[in-house]
Amino acid sequence: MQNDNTKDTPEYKAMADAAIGVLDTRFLKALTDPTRIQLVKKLILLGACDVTTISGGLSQDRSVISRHLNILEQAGITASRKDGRRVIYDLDGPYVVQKVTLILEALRPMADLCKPFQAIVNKGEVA
Amino acid sequence: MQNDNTKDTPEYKAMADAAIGVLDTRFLKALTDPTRIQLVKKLILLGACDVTTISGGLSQDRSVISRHLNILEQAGITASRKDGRRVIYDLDGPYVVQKVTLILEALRPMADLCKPFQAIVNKGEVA
DNA sequence: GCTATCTGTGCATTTGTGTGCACATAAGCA
DNA sequence: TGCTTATGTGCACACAAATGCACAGATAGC
Repeated sequence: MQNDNTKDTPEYKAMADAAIGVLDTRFLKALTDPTRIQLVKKLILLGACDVTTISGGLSQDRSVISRHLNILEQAGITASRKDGRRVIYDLDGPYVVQKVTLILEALRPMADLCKPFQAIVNKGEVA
Repeated sequence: MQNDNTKDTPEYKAMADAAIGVLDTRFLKALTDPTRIQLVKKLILLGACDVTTISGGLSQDRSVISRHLNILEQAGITASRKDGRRVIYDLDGPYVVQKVTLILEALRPMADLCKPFQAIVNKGEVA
């Protein structure tokens, strides 16, 4: 055993639960594929756009791009609208920023409370 | 074509490049596995700890936990020290928070500039 | 020296993910 | 009614990732 249970407090338990709760696997996984990141970049530059246009210049097949856009949509990163026979995709910037903001807020206490290999010198004691 | 190239400005290009540059695949991938997330939670609650103790209660083999800890370390999320025959792992909270902060700062402009399916009503024009 | 403990790695297996092709569906157009 | 275009899906395949077992290297203690 390396620890002295000094971290067995409501403060750390709350931080742990918050971290677990905010680490949305579906959202994070959507951002781990290089092709999907390229799609995010393209949507920033192009704005709302149909699948064929988004696929332009990319090496992957159009069906592959369609699947990636679906994954991004299920993660909340993109939204889609039907326009005739086309389907227009667009970034949901506010949602993305909100999501990352929530992650940061949940993890922020770690900056002070989870310094690596640092003895706990609080609780009114002076090292 | 759905767009009118109104977004072909240095502002959007900079945001696109910033988004691509900050989306560290190795860092994000490390946080997409349920087992690794559990390890983060355990390290929050236990503090600096050796591999065997961290593996306690988890269904996976010790060797699997060892590999996951290595992945977390390569992503900068954990750090390790050798203590005799044990290897102590601990969270690098400041690095994690800094990383997420950089991501948020890079993506924050999207909240205003990438609202889904919203016509651009800036540039001094009034809708 | 020997033995026990801790850790990481090689190997094989299983599962998950990305990809491309062919095809079905839907919508516009002549 | 055909014909074309746009999109998504079923299927098979390739590759990466997670897992467990067995074992080797390192270290502590006898």
